[in-house]
This record gives sequence, C-alpha cells and structure tokens, in this order.
Amino acid sequence: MPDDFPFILKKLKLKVTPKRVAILDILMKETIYLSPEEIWERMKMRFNKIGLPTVYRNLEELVEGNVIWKISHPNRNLYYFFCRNRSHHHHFICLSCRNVEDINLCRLRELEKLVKEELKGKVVSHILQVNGLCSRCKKNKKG
Amino acid sequence: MPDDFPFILKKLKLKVTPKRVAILDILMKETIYLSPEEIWERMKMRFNKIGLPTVYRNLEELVEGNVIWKISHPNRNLYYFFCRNRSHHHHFICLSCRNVEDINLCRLRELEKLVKEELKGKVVSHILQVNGLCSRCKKNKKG
DNA sequence: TGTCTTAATAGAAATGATTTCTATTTGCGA
DNA sequence: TCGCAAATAGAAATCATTTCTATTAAGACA
Repeated sequence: MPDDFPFILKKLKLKVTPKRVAILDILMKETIYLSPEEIWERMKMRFNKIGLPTVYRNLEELVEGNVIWKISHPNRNLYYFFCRNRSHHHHFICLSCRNVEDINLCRLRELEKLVKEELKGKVVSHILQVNGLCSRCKKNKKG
Repeated sequence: MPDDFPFILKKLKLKVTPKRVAILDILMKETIYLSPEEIWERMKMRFNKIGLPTVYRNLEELVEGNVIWKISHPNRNLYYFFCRNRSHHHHFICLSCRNVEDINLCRLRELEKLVKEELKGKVVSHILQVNGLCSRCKKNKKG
C-alpha cells in the first residue's frame, strides 16, 4: 500500500491531518520537483486556511521520515519530490523541466570505506546529485 | 608558483586589488572552511574600510574561477575553502572542526556515461560531498 | 461517544544570509 | 599621467525560512 497516506503518516508517528494528507497527495501526483511556495499555492486551492509555515514544517517532517526527497538546486532554493524508489539511490535532476530520474549508481560503500580506512573518520551524511538537462530538454535546446 | 596571488588573479582577468589578495591570503593560510562573515571579520583586521558585499562578490568570483571551493553545509550556510589539489576530486568535510580532506574517488565518468546512455540527458554539474567527523573529532566524541 | 492532552495549525512578525543600488575610488592600459 | 571601466563602501532591500503565540483538532482513553 504505497499510497496509503494515513498508513505512511502513522508509521512516522505523525497525526493524520488533512493538510499532511494533501501535501503527500500533491507530491505523489506530481512528476517534477516543487518549491514550498508552489506546494502552498496548490494547498490554497484545497483549503481556505493554510499557512506557509505549515507547508514548510510538514515537508521537513516528511523528509526526516524519508518519505520525500529534498532537492538541492544550484539556485540555492529548496525543492521537494516524492520518489517511489525506497532503496538507496540518487537523482539526476533536470534544471529546465524539473524532471527527476533515479541514479542507482552510488559508491557510498566505497566512500565510507575510504573515509573509514584512509581518513579514520565517520560519515554522517553525503550528497550526490547530478544536475543537467533531460533528453527532451536537451533536444529542445538544440532544435 | 601556486601562491602568487597577482598571477592567479590576472589569469582570471580580475584586477589585482588589495582586498582580493587579502581574501586569497586568508583562505590559503587557513586549514578549515570559513563563512563569508568570518572572512569579513578577518578582513576588518587588515582594512579600515571593508564591506561585506565585497567579500561575497570576490568569493563568488574566485569560486567561478575554480580557485576556491564552495562548501554546502547541512546547516544551509555557505563556506569557502582553498584547496591546492587542482585535479578533479571531492571533499570529506568535518562538521565539527571544519577540516577538509580530499576524496579522490569520483565516478563522474560513470555517471556521465549513465546519464548519457540510459537517460539520454546532458550533465551540467554534479555535487558529491561527504559530511562527517574527522578522526580527531570522532575520538573526542567517544572519549 | 465524550473528554482531555498534546500535537498541529494560522497568521503575523522576525530573522538573517545574501543581493542590490549608487556614489566614490582605484587599478591599469594607453 | 590620464581616463575609463572595474571594484568598492555603505546603506538599504530582498526574500526564503523560521519563530512566536493563540487557537484548533487528532486520537488515546474512559
């Protein structure tokens, strides 16, 4: 039951509020990454009262719960994206149309090994993201 | 002549101003990554008049010229770091003491190949950064 | 099903890193 | 040395994100 919002929220020990369900619904139905403000705009179509801080707070909680992804854009703004792939992977994001594609190539194990053995350090987190143009946008730029 | 500041600046077609030279000097002598504000503080010890925008502008120009690195910290602030290693590589940054270590393992070629062949896309940029605790800070946490 | 506790929310306001703007200064080519 | 474009100072603006406080509502439990 991948789209059972209440189930997902309960698993994260979060209350099943209409706002949370709607945010999940918006993100799940979307194929591109969205900004908090854009999500807020869509929320305003569904609710009379909806504050931007609520959007921010919930997005962060969902990221924390590994339900959605935070995308670091070169423009320094944050975007959010729902991804069904639950195994460890990374993303190729299109800077033009905002599409996201999975990259299953990750050398985290190697990296952790390297940091552990050579640097004697401890890995807390890592970022690996490839930014570019998807096939369609690549074509359009040329055409 | 890796520490010939005027040479470096001229190569980037930037005028050799005292402020630019000082920023380079500060970063080259430092072993940890610094925030723009911290660099500004140090600049204030050297100059009577020095504006924060000047620091920001110059840091960005130097990043653009591949002379210094921009570090994306999980706290969402930017930091800057000078690295003598001029070949393509990435960094392991210590979240505690701010040390930086080179990671020469990069799978950019594989990634580009993957994006090109499987996704038919074009890579514009990529981020690969490992965040954690260096050996010393790791020990101190335990002790 | 009603009560109660606590999390969640709205809305306004604050925050703070970064950028913009404009007048002034300065590097440096001619 | 001169002159012009680039660089700078300092104040002000920007704007994404967070904080604050009073109000609302989810859901555990009786």
